[in-house]
Amino acid sequence: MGERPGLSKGELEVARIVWDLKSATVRQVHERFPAERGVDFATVQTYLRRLETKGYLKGRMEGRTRIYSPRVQPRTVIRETINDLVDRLFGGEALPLVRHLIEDRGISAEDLTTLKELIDRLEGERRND
Amino acid sequence: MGERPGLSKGELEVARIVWDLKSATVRQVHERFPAERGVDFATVQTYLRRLETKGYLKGRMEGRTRIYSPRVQPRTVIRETINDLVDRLFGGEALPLVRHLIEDRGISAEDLTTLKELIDRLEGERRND
DNA sequence: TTGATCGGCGTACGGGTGTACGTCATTATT
DNA sequence: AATAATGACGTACACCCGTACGCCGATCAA
Repeated sequence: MGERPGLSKGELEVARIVWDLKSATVRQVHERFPAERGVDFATVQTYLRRLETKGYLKGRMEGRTRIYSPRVQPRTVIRETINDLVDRLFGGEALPLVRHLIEDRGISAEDLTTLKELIDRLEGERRND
Repeated sequence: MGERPGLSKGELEVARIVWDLKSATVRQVHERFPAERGVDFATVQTYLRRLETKGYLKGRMEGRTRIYSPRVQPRTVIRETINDLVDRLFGGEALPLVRHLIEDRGISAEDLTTLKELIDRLEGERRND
């Protein structure tokens, strides 16, 4: 399907904000942007424009304001991004990455519990195949 | 500490090969490169040169062949890369990424078992803090 | 009404990135 | 000896990316 051009890190970040908001103007995205980074309004505008050009967002005019919304499912983009990362950084194996995340990142006790439940559920599902 | 310039995806991929081999020539890296991508020897050479310039690899001459080896620990680079990804794509939360990996990627039954052990061990360690 | 603000749109520009060619010297092959 | 392969190194070049300025028209505030 859609062989869109890939997204850069910055573009990805902007896209995520739009996904979160479901639909957003330049200003809204700009406001949600990590303030300490002090990025210009016009910069965000350029990001959004490019995301539309690349086919990841669609934009429509409402009055004299442009509203951007997702054209590609976040899940899809995330999957592609992670796949790429896993391929390049771990030769295609997901487990090392999971291991790294669990060991090296702050995963809270509750999260660990959640995780175990998740795994149990998955194992259950598989037994029923 | 070392505020090295960041690595691109391609550079990361090449670096990983060197980490795996511990130490490698251009040709060795080129051979390990996913063949279907058909990338040129000279391209790999450029990658390695840049990785050295950026401070991620060190190179020494052995005879008339250059040998590259890591100058920065893989673990460090991986951590930085993942942190960046998690920040931009999941607003800094690691769990959603783990969830995605477990649900959306092929994780085998054995892997799931391994994972559970890992979690149990971690929980054990934490109780003893 | 007139200045300030908002927002779209076109444009820019330096540095990064992917990809590679060409040159020159050193081996290896025939 | 003549030729092919190897490898370092310099150079190139188009496209991408981060970052933004400037102009213009619409709208808001005084």
